[in-house]
Amino acid sequence: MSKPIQTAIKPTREEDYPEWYQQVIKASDLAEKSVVRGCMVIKPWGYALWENIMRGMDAMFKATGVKNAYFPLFIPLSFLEKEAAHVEGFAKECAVVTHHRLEKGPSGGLVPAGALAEPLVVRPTSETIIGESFARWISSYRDLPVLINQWANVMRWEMRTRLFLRTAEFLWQEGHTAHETAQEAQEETLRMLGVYASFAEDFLAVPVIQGRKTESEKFPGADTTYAIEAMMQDRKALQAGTSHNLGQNFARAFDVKFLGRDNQLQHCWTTSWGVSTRLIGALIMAHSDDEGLVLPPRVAPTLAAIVPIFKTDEEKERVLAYCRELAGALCGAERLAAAEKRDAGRELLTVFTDEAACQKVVLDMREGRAVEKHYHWEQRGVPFRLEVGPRDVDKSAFVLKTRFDGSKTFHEKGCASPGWLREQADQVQARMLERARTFREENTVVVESYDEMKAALAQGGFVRCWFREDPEVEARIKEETKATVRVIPFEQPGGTGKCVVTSRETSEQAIFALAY
RNA sequence: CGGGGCGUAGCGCAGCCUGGUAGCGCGCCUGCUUUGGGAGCAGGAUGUCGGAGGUUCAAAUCCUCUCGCCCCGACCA
Repeated sequence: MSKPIQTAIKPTREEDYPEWYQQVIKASDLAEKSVVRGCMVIKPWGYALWENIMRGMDAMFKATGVKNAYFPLFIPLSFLEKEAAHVEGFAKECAVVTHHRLEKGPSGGLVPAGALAEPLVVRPTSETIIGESFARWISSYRDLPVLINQWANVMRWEMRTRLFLRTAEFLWQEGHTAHETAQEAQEETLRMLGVYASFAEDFLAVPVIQGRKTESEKFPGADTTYAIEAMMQDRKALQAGTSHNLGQNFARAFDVKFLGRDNQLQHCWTTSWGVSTRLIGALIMAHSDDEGLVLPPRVAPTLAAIVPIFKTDEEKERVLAYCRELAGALCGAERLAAAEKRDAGRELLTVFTDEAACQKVVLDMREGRAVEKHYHWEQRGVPFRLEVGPRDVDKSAFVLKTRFDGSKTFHEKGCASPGWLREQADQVQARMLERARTFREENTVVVESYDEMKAALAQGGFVRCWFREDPEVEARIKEETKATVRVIPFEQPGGTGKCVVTSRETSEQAIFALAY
């Protein structure tokens, strides 16, 4: 009598991880591939998630004194040429605008006309155009620091793309700051890396390792790049955010100078830091399962879905009335009243639990079988489902299904309250982080030799070892194992050891892994 | 940018070799039965066969050109 095991997502993670990833995105309705090569359409559910990420992170930026601004999409070609390493890094993936008009061509179609005197590059990142502004804004140490962030789209003409992880156009934020001293710039670089780490862990429930990138992995034009690195369920690494100490490189290229306290004209010290919609990819791959998306409560656009179950009209009336009461208990009577007014006649009743965080409880009154609705919300990763049938109404109870662990618990209706819901959410949030952290720890090994390292990398996961930084050695390791140094963690055991590849003395351990 | 593949209904595909009424599955629509974990029956709608040219009485099918996409390699938040 046992039913064949059927998962919502086919193939499963086990069977074909990359394909599973695509299918989760499709099933959860987050995004789809656009007709435009390499670009994606972020659908309302996916965008709501991004909005929650923006909201949470933006507040954290502002708490450190950063202000938002906006710079042009187009960058004069000559700007990009000013910093040698920067050009080198981005030249191969730039979209270039050369014309400003369309005319009817000989065959009836439209052809570009009106060639620009200087081509414009669609920003792959904005250090250059912001550098130009900073040069005009800053003249004295009294103008410093300048702490700017912009939420924007950028374009990098990628060869191979994957939704959220690597698309030609993507959404991100880029922070750009200018400082009086090297030390302040360094502090800022690390402060923002810390913000990213907190956000990843507190909001996304994705544990990350903070550390420094090697020379060969750093941002084109930076002195030093720092990153937060996360482990996905296939045990590959994903760089989830970066923060760069740009030294005086861009200040020199764009002549960003200030008159110092010593009355000497000198170049600023600048930083830049960013996270992108890739965070959504991290979220998906860190938590989701073979039934679909799993969202951490803190960023889930809908916190809970109430699914009524009934057969007869009489039952329907009783159950729906009961569900409304439940929604009112969870969200508050005023909010329920506001929702009833706004959504009158609609099949979904959306009640806010927290307008500021844009979180909602949904009562799903659509026609159709209850099971279909369960799957609907399950695939979309909604953290909680409250299932209510006639039997629950009779007992004045409800069934709570928790998305992340699939658990099913019974509750008295009387316990439903805003505080109770928040409590449930906080618990799940904490347990999701804990589960992800445990997974990462279980898949991290410390190795003592290159042979051990190769064996460990073949198994997957993070490999930690003494490593003396050397681009040639890194290239060789990549050649032989496909793995790269993900990060040189801030957390070090102390003391020294012998590099696993070269046996040279070193004070640093590195983390190697296959990466996205 | 090198090597391979694919364009036929919203999605996934068959048909092409050997030219002759445009097909299947899923989804969608309508109705009834269902409804506490992936429903059943009945009926229905949907196509410039990627585009252009050619061969032919006749082209999804053969020929030429073209466009787009996907996969595999070097680079990447």
